[in-house]
Amino acid sequence: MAGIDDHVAIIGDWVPPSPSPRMFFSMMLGDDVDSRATSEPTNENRNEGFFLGSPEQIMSGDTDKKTLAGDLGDQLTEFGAFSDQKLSSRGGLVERIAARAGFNAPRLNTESIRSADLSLNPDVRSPYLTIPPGLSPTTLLESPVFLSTSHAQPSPTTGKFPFIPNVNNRSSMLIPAAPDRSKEDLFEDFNTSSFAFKPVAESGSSFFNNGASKISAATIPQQSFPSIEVSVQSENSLPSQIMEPTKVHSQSRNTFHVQADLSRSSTEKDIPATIASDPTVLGTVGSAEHSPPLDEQQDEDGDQRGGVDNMVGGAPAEDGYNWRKYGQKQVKGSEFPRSYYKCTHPNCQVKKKVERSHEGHITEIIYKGAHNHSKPPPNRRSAIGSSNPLSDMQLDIPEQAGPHGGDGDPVWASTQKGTAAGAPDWRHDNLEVTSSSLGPEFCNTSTTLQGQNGAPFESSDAVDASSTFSNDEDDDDRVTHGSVSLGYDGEGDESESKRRKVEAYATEMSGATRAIREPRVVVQTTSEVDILDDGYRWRKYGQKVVKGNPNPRSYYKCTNAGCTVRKHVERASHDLKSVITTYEGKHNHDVPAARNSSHVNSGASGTGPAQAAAAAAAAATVQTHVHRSDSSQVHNMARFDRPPSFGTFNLPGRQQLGPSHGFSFGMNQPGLANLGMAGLGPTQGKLPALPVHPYLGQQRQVNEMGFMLPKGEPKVEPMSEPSLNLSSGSAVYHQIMSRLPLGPQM
DNA sequence: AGCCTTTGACCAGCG
DNA sequence: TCGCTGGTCAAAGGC
Repeated sequence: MAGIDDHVAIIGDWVPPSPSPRMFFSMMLGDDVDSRATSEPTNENRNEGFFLGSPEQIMSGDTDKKTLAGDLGDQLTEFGAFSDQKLSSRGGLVERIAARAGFNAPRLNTESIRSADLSLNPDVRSPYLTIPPGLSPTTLLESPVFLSTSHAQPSPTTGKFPFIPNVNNRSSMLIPAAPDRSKEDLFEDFNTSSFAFKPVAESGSSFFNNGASKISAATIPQQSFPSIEVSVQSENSLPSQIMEPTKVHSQSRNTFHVQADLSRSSTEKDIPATIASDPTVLGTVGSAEHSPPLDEQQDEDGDQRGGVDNMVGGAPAEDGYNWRKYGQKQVKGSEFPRSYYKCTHPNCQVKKKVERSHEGHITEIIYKGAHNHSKPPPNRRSAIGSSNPLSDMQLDIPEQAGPHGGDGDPVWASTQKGTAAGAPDWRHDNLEVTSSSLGPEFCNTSTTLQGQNGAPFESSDAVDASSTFSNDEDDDDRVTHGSVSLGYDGEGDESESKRRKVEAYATEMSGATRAIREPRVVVQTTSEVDILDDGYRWRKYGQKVVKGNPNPRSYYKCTNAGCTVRKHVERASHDLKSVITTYEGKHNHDVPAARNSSHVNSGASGTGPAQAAAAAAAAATVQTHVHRSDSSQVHNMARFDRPPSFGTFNLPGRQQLGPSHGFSFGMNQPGLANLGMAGLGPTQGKLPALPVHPYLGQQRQVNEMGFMLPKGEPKVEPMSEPSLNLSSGSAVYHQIMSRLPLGPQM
């Protein structure tokens, strides 16, 4: 990497905060405590001190030890001494890493930085930070963090930077999370409170920019130094020890992460906490390999392995996203099985492969693609899935352009990194450092939300670490112009304002839409095969016997990427001949072409004629009734949602001149494969248009079939009406959905 | 009720 | 064409 003379890997130990983290923090920052105090949450258990210690230590090198010691030593004398054993161990690890990386890796002397309370926290793991090759120690060392406060650039750690009240508690770096905070929250913070170091060419002093502190881009001088991305993550058992990703952008776009395993209590979640949020930046993370300290420490503290094991069998990675495991394989050449995960977000195609040791340690994580959504709120993760309003809102953002975005065939990040233009492959063993040029995979949302001209991120939770690494032109400009604004935290004057606006909007949107469910359409047929063969491809993800029906209900999701539609199919308890299919969600794509392979379509859905017929029906329907320019995309209704309130409407065999509550279809009749809508005579041919948009008129008809549907949900009820063919189930659904009024997306 | 994990089987690409 | 391999599917059960 041009401009980087020294490659250094530093593994530093630092300790948990003392019982008086604030004091510790105060010492670290000097006298600027008051301002910070304003942002300090009321939670007294916060351990903000810890983190602050880390950056300094991180950046510390041999030449800096003295400085560090000089600056902090006195103030840190109260901290206890690390055991020589650990230090020794670290040194060995450092050497090993250095050997791997092929560069000198001075070891940080952290003897002076330790807490007397360490003994009080036997579970505390020493965090580690590894700075991969390419990271100039001088750059780091010259960070204001290591400068006396008189020389320091405004930054949270130097104390020169005024702390903004933590309105959102997102700046874990500044306002570390309370120990009792959920891990999700911690990682949320972790990902949203990144800060950046930026070297200053002329002075040689680094410019410590904290996105959270929002040093405005304007204040950041142009610089020719290659910047780096340092993703630091803590696996320490102490929540407060989780660090924010430290990122520094480079003009050369060659950035890399430094993944620090800060404790052996590493759980899978910890690792991707940084990476997952921006997997494209750090395509692969080999925690186990790249973080010898982890193992090392395990060896040292075997009695605490339980902390490590907490990830065994647990979530693939609590990186803030929800994942569904869809496979596991023993891969040749890998000692450990590889698990395959997909992001459960409807429109997100991100996948990841995780290899973990038998003990549960992650040995490698490879991300594929980029999240086009923000991390779901902690309390909604893994529960809401497709109904994340915020995410949905963001989904309206056009798919990320780029080789890996959207419909492209994204390759696994590990592959990408190697092909990044001019980007060295920073991978050493399983430690991979990738170029930010992988940007195309970056969060779309960030692209949208990012302020221009270097404006810091403005979205809060909508912006994750990945957002900070966008590689598009805008980002490029931003970086080139010296506007760091990397990690978001949105604490800034202008940026804060913008961010709040964004958040407010997001909140508003989510609040407004949260209560609104996806439109649900119930279709009943006598032919299960037919209804399943609706032309779309479904993946069965569950089966359940529900009350009131002895027949199991099968759950399906549309396999089309980005499609949120789900359905469940069950036989009607009152009529075993009938199958009730309930669609939920909105078709955003067209009927896929018929495929010969039956394996694609889960369930009994077929392929071939029936499917083609359904597709044709759907197409015909769309062409006729879609209320939008993109009429060919039945599934695109996702963009056009209904208003918050709407009644069910009836499309019974009887004609309607206006919308009604009931929207019924008779679908048991053969012969109307494509346009089996009751009431639509042959003369109406393929265009079973509704006289009036169901949503536009007064509701007249009430569901007479007595089907139970959620209030306000349109439904298609079984009708005894002849002339409807269930094979056109999709068409029916299309019909129904296409009549849904356009509106804000849910 | 809905979603997830497990795990064997299937599929496609490649040599 | 076959075997190998990685990736994915999907039934069943669990949470």
